[in-house]
Amino acid sequence: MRPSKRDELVQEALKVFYQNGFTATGMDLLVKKTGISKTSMYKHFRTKDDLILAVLRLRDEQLRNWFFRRVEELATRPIEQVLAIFEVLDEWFEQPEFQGCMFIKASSEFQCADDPIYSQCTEHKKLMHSSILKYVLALETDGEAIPSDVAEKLTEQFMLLMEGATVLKHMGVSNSAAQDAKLAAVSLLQGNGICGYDA
Amino acid sequence: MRPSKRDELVQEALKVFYQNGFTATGMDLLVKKTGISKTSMYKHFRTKDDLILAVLRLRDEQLRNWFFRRVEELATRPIEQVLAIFEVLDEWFEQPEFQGCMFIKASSEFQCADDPIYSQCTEHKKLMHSSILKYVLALETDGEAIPSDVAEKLTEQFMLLMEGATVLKHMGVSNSAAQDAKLAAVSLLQGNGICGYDA
DNA sequence: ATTAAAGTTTACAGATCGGTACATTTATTT
DNA sequence: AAATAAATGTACCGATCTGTAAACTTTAAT
Repeated sequence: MRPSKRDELVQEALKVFYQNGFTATGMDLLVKKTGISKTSMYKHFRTKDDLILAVLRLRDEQLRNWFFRRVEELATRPIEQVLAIFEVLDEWFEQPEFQGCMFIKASSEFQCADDPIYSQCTEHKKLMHSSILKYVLALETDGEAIPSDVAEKLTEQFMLLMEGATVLKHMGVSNSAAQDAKLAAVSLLQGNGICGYDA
Repeated sequence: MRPSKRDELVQEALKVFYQNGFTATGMDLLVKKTGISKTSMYKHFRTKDDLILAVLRLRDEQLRNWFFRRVEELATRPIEQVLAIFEVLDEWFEQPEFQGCMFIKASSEFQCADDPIYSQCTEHKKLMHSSILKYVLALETDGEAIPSDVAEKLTEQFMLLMEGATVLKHMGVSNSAAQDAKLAAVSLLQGNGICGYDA
């Protein structure tokens, strides 16, 4: 019933923080960009950090939902789904608003291990990891289920490739980062006896 | 002859920025931490950004020098040097002061493409890339020199693994990130016919 | 010893920071 | 229509921000 000023604020704040940085964005700028009064903001969130936490919560939900929905739109067989991960990564990079990973950036600004913002960034990455693990566990090698320790290792390696690609793309070092990562992933799969041909 | 207050300032500022973030660190904090007066600082550097640029210049030099010196201390044969890269990465992660990559963090705070700080971060990564490429180009496959396009592709993939490991280690997601990356690198080498046994 | 450079302290400017008080207006509910 | 909740504008707090001015002290070279 209520589209809620609160949700509107979080959504708009996400954009501003994403493009502008967390520390560099003052509450007054948020007022200007969202048209929402500062008094209202502080009625919904006790502190700026609380607002940032809400923003990260929304981002985590948005990104993971979108990401894995796209993966499953692109492929149904496990091996293809694993490779689709890197296709979706590429789609993300090619979005005009792409400005790197919000969680990597947030954890760069809030490095203290006991900062709840830092913890939430860690949590997001762990959730990504466990979602990817599900696809990897569905893989087969010689018609047999993949050993779980191999799946775990592969997932970790895919995460390395994904995070690396995200960083290098954001830093303007590589513009084929996602495709490079995909090729590496194919190599790693082949190295573990998963060739992708046949079912 | 002069240990120079300027160098002293840059060195101390590096530590503070590294632990505390760039935007979050005010000049007054630098005064407190370095014991150098603000007037002196602004006599050496026109702006805070100029100081940050000098800090990043120092960091780039420090890190690259240390990194590749260590690689060559650990190994002489090209194949071993390539793998040593990931050992040195691990050494870096295990240093008590490790707080992630300063350039990834700086480019998170200064995202604007035409910001000289951003450019300098990009430059650092490109220099890392080209140093690694030299080791990869020295590899042999079946006694023959590695094709340069393969070397280029492998180097890019190693960069992905390194950056990914740095991020995941810094975010507290993985504590075996460098070793995981090394295993992936071995796989990628094998996948390109470089097995590491025999000369 | 003189001089000039380099560093210092203190104080300040003007803007912005996160956050609040208060009185007012707009919506929603009964 | 009355009552209640939600959002508003404005003005402000004290602290901090980057950066500067001016006068003083240390250092080093001639």
